[in-house]
Amino acid sequence: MTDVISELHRRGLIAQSTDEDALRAHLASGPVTYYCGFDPTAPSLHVGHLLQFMVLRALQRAGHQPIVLVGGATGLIGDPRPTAERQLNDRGTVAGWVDSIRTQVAPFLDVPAQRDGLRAPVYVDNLDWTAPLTAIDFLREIGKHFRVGRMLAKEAVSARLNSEAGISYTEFSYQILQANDFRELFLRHGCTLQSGGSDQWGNLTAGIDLVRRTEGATVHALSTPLVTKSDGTKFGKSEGGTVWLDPSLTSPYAFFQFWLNADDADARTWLPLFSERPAEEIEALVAESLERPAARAAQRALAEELTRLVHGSEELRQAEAAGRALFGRDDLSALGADTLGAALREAGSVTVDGETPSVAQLLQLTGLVGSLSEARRTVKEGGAYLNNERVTDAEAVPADDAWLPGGWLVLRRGKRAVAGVRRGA
RNA sequence: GGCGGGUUGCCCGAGUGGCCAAUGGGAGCGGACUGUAAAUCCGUCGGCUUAGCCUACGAAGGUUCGAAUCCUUCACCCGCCA
Repeated sequence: MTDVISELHRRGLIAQSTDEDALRAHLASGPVTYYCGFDPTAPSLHVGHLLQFMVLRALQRAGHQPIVLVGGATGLIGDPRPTAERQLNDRGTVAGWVDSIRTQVAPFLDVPAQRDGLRAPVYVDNLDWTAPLTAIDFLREIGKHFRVGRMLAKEAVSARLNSEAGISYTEFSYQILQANDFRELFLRHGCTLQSGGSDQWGNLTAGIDLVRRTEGATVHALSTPLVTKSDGTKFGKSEGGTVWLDPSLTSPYAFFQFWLNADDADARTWLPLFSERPAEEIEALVAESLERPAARAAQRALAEELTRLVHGSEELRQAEAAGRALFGRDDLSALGADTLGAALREAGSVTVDGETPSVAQLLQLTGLVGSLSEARRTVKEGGAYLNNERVTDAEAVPADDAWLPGGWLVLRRGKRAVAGVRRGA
């Protein structure tokens, strides 16, 4: 059996780590308690966060003890972004996000714990130890260990100091809070390893330094690489914006489609990062993708594996079926009310009561377009379809016989954007 | 503190009184080609009750029949000199 570090390397999940030999030895010496933090900056985590769970899961599988930290405190302060100061969110909002993120994490670590007898994750919120901290204690007990020179040298800070935006004292202090988290977890749970994105490296090392200074102990850190796309755009966005893990923000269908639509080159590089299949299977899939790209074996593998992981087998089945139904280009009425209804609910749908609106209005209602003008434009460009037939008149109202079994209309914009319209009571 | 330059649509960037919802490029969107890819080509790209109207060129006033374009004040940014 190979050690976790080798596995993580093989999958390309390690961008940087502290003394690797020491870390290997540490992990080999027995169960290690490790953590990764997630700040509540939005109501849900998104696909970008998945990479962190890949690391957490690999370590858990290797018998180590995970801690998931939700940043109820750090989320109130804001990790400095390279471009500009963050807008502070109010406390109630952040507290709500903490709760939703906390529940969202369950499939990643709790399920393997129950199913495979692995160590169950411990959940913590840094607000628990940060809120009671008084300004005096903070400055005397913690602040004293931080040299401003070193804090200024961190990339996150220096980038901002050199920019127009500058940096507030609030965000400047962020690294101290995160460093203190590591120290608290070391003291409370014996936590000796923190993982995070490569943009977190400065914060990770701040924690290591603080633990060494205050406790005289050596702790470790691992960072994951930034996931990139071959076209240079940001990973984790699709037509509809951010790809969230919360099914109410990004449907399992849209989530599945996000992976399925990945660029060939991207799919091949993402495969080892996001797939937990054995190395040989990954290699085979990559080879398959190179040989017959049209089959999209790599994309399919990612879509299936991750949709199952995030949303479960049943949702995966439905997302797949929906895709097949909606992209089949077959006669839609042959599908049957159940299949059609399930597919459209996955894709997104609206219900209309009374008078049937025009095609243009329906396009807007379903969110397929942003405005009526855009709807008319889309029709003019030949990009609007009703039940797989191109629409030529934006103001036309779907005829009574257009309604498919179950009271559905299938509206499509372009090749990929589909939505259902359901006839109301 | 003094002098000069700038602020235009999602981004970059033209435009110095009417032909400007505003040239061009990028992003986005649609079409063709394909594989629900990429590249390429074509089209489109503020909103609406769409042959018309409304809102828009840092903000607020003003001149004019008419202003992104002229004037005044304010805000911010960038140079040069102190």
